Amino acid sequence: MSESRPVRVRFAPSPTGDLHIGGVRTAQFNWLFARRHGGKFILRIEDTDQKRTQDQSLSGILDGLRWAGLLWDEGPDIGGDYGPYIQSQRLAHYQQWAHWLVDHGKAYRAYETTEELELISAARKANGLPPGYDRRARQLTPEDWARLDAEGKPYVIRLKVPLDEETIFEDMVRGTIRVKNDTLQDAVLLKADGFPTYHLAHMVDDHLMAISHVIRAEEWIPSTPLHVILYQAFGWQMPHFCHVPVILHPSGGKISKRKHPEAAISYFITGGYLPEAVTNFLCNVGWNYGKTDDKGEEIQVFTKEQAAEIFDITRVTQTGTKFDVVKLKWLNGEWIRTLTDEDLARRMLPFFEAAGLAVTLDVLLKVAPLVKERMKLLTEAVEMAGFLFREDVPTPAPSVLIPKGLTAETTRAVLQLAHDSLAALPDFAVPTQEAALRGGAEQLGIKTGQFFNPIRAAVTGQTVSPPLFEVMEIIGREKVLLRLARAIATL
RNA sequence: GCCCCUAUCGUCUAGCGGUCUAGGACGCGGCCCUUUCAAGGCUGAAACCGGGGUUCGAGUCCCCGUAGGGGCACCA
Repeated sequence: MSESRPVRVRFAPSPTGDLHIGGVRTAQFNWLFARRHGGKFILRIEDTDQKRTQDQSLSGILDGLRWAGLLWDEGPDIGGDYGPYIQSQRLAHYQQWAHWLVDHGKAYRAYETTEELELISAARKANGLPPGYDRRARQLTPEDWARLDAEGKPYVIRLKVPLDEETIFEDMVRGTIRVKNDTLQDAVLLKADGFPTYHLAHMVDDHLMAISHVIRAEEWIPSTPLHVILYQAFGWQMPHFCHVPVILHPSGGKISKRKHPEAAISYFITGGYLPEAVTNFLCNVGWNYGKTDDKGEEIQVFTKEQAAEIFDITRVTQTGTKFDVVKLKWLNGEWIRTLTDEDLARRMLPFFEAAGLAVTLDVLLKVAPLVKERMKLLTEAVEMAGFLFREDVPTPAPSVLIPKGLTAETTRAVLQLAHDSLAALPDFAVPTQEAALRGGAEQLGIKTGQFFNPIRAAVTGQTVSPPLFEVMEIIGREKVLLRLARAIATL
């Protein structure tokens, strides 16, 4: 960085619902930037919309960020030198500075009601003008204000945009952006209820909290000139701006909580995703790790700590990126395979419990190596190995039991051979089973697959399962023999 | 309607004027391995939006189209 200010960045969500996946990525870019430059990552809550603020939302946002491992250095729960970190507790600041702007001719009072504004906006649209406000209250004199105040009319404070100028700012992701001021709105800074709007509140706080870089989503680009004008009006040092691309739904358009369940972080938490995979994936969407392995292929699996070592905000992509859940699932599978059996067992546990299965960590420890290489989501472990925890499984119909190319008689012979061999074993360990059954196919003159498939179906009740010997060892000899005998009886 | 941003395989991306007959990943096809399903290994198909410039030379720079996205609230 070309300046000496210490790096301080913030993620500033509104507590109006679930933590959005796009928000997680914005938070992550902030986190990566702070880590890369030895700075501070600050969490600030922007709850200046009293109508939309939801009570439980705050804790959900905090939990979501913690789940993702994006821990903050200062924030509402842990405090810091620049608190409070909740905007509704900082109202005096906004009011003070809003009136400062009015006193210095940079902003003005406006008394229109919501209904009047709708009329004005509609009229402008009818005339081919952008919707919005026509700045008419600029004409009001202090005498008018006094009169209207005496009538008890509430007012808002609006920014007086210098109309005949052009506003230019540098974006670290996109370069120079310039806008003619007469296309800008005289945005409301302080609402009639005394609460600030985003435009005023965020930048007063950014200034007071010594934020050095504003890393936020690109939907803020159009209103950034407003913020620049505000910085100039106050005479405050401007932060650097970094606008990162939005995440799009594969069908196009912003991914929205209303229409897409995968917009909320909770979708991934309950869906069997690993936080490591989600943060890893979010790094790959809109940014590129860029390191290659010894085969010359780009490394796809890496931690956010590794990413932080080389993170460069100027190399963030400028294009909106579609959210490819299929690739995320693949990455999740990659991450699952890196886990130890203990770790995997621990992470699978809640999913088995949620399915109503009586499992213990002990048994899951045996299950972990069986499912580790065959699943992409933790939830799949239940589908794949849930039968291990059920007292009994249904005996498949003969059509399922009998493999392609085999008759019922031969299939019965397979099951009988398996039954008798297993019954005679000194113990039921995997190597013992294998020694007894391995030659079965040859003995009967059939293919290996034809030999094992009926056994699998009879024992697990499924045509697809983890490796058979391991599964049978976990189930136990008694149940295995019972299920084999029952299958034989149906043929 | 007006303003802003963007534009490489289906998707995520590398490419920062010549080394591009455009590289990697997911997904897809084939082969191998294999008791099912996976995982793994090898391999194949697959892209520079269009048109003008600039230049000895353009995926890379500029302009115009087009397309996509975002914004235009007393929401953030």
